[in-house]
Amino acid sequence: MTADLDRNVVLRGERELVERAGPLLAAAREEFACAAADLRTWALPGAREEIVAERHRRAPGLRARKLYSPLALADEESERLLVELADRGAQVRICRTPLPQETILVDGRAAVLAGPVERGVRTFTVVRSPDVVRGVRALYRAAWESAVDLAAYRRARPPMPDEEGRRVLGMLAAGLTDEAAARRLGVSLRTYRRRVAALMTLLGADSRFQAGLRAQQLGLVPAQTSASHRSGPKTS
Amino acid sequence: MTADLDRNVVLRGERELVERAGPLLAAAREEFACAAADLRTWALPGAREEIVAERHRRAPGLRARKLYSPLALADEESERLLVELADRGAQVRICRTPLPQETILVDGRAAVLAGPVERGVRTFTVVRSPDVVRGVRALYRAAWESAVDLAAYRRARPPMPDEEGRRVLGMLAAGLTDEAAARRLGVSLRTYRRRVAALMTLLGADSRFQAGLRAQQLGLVPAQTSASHRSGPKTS
DNA sequence: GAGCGGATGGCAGCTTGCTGCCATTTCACC
DNA sequence: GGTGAAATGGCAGCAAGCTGCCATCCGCTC
Repeated sequence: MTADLDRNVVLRGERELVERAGPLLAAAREEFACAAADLRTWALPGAREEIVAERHRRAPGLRARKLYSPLALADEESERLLVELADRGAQVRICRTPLPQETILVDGRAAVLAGPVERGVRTFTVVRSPDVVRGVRALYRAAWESAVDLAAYRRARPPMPDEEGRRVLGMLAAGLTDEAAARRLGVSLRTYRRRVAALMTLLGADSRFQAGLRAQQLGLVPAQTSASHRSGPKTS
Repeated sequence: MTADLDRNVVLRGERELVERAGPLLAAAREEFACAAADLRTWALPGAREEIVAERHRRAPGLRARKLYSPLALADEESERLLVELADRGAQVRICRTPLPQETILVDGRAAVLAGPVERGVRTFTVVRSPDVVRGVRALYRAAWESAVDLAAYRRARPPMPDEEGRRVLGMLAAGLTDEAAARRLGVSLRTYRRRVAALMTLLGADSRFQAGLRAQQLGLVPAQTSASHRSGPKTS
């Protein structure tokens, strides 16, 4: 890599990434952090073990930070690998909101940004300008802080209501009485209440207030619905 | 600016920003977007009017996007200026979560990142590498999407419960009955219910579920409390 | 068609939530 | 101390929420 920090280096394909950025990735001493949608990004084919081993040799106490989207847990094999990573000492977090940018950060002095796949080739840009690296780190940190630890994520994997449950959520979010909601949905009051009870169990809530907290926290209610409230607080 | 897109350009101070990046900012044809904590960043002293006028001349229909943190509304003068900006056609949004990076985006081909103030001088880095610009744009878009339109933000300025109200929120979040909560707070049931009713009015909610949604949405409940639920859904 | 399991709906009984009313207490001000 | 406004607490009456029980219906399988 050139000595000019303000010149970004564009790498084409995984092979070039390994060859030219491999040493950079292996040389991390204080910080190694990556963000990826799934395990395919930053797979570093053919060189991964080497780079990881080298990094461990140089910085034995360094704990890598790995930020993934829920897609990384889409299949059991990927999930097993993530658990393994965490078991080996990496800090693994799941970011519920979509990751806007797949990134690697090294020691606060370099960032690697993954571009999209075009004609089967993916480009990666190595950036070392201090302000740009600082900016990318700030954005990474924001995502990291809002992410959930892998273990906690797996333990509290968001419950997913079925179609019926989602309809009930809509009625609850609208602030209707059970009777009005049941009429709206074309079911009896008893049935509606059964569904509310099932939803409460699903959300692990003891009260409707608590259920509302949980539903919003888990993003189970469309943004418009949760924003619809009366015109505002009265001035008291 | 050099013809080499992969060379980032570091500008020292506002004056250099105006002189060397001014033409870039004035030349925006399809996109002009900025993110700032408050109105001081990107003030472009002495040249603002000119740059804005030039941009209007070249791209009469271009609507600038301006993303600010709630700090931008901290005083009435700033608020007035923001309203004026919006009245003149800019899209102004308020991002409730802290802005990790103050940025300007021009036409999807350039980004300007603001560094911190050091020894009274602030540096700005102009970036044109396509992948980096793309990455910064993605991050900007994420923040933009989660931000609230200025008018909506002002209309729905988050209500702030007083100390009593926050205590009531804690009890509600814990899922207690009113009787148990009142006992806990050392007030009568009637008084507790009065406070719950006041909180519901403040939140503009018709039901406790709706109040829970709103409270969580507005970030009025500490993260630990809202995360505390029973061990999980039973497997049915 | 018969049988079975699950879902639905009506009803009853109970608990919890909501609010008006009134007496009393508290607090701030003169 | 006196006064007035606001807050508190007890009570009653009512609405809303919760769940068990049982009869009936529905969908699926043989």
